[in-house]
Amino acid sequence: MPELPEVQTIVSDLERVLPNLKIKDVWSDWKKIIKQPKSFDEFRKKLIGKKIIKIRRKGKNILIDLSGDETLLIHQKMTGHILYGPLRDDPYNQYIHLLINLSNGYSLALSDLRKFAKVLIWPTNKLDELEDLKKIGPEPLDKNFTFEKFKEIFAGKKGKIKHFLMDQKNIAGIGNIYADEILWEAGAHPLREIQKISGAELKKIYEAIKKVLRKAIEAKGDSMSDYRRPSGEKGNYQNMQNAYRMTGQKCKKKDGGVITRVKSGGRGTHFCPVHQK
DNA sequence: TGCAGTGTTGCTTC
DNA sequence: CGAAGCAACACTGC
Repeated sequence: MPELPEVQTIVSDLERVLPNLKIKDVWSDWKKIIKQPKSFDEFRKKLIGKKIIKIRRKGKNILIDLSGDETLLIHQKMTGHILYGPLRDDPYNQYIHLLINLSNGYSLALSDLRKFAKVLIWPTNKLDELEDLKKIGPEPLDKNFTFEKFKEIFAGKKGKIKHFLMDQKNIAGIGNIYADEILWEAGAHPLREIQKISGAELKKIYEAIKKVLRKAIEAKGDSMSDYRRPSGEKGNYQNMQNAYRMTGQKCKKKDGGVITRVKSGGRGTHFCPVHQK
């Protein structure tokens, strides 16, 4: 599930511990999650001996820059978890499918119940060429992401506002949880047609994107479901949720509304029918 | 017991 | 071309 705030928390946590460690060995029992290079042997050989330089993020992708101008990219998709600790001899997590053993005796692991995660190695200076990253829209918390810019992206688009927010080509990092939370905050109905949204309403949505994502990063992510930090600790945003998975509960705006759940594009969508118009 | 629902993405189909 | 559906996989909860 990790969305922008969760991935940001993971990246900040890792940036504190990983730089300057060296990769000793690599193990996997599900080689299909490794997309590049083609064979696991090559993947392993490329990583062994490399030093970790820097941890970054693009949208929901984690980028680990290594010595030798290589970058390890990890996308956790639905149920991927990044773990860091003395995991080498600790088979407690049956869903760990990739283990990277480090020079301090600890390991970086990717656990993934549904095995949707994606891992690849790519030259750092050629990351721009990766289709996966090229398509991703602007970072919503970047200072370049102005209201003008948001309006530009919005112009001429069709369809429903929630779908627009979740489309990574438009804005990076928003998924099902934060789309519901942002629209609750902005008072906009998730199924509203884009073309019928006024400038003033758009401004509210823009403000809500920044507000909700900032608050969620401060809370270290949302552990309503199974998200955990690399240390195994939970985030706190699940205690602050207003819409997502609050079906049947009174709206916190105290407007008499009850959070309703509908299905849109196959995804659960939660909103207050009173103040979200 | 059994089947709908689950955070994502990208491919297929119409 | 765009929109919608579904596959990738495995578990939880009603």
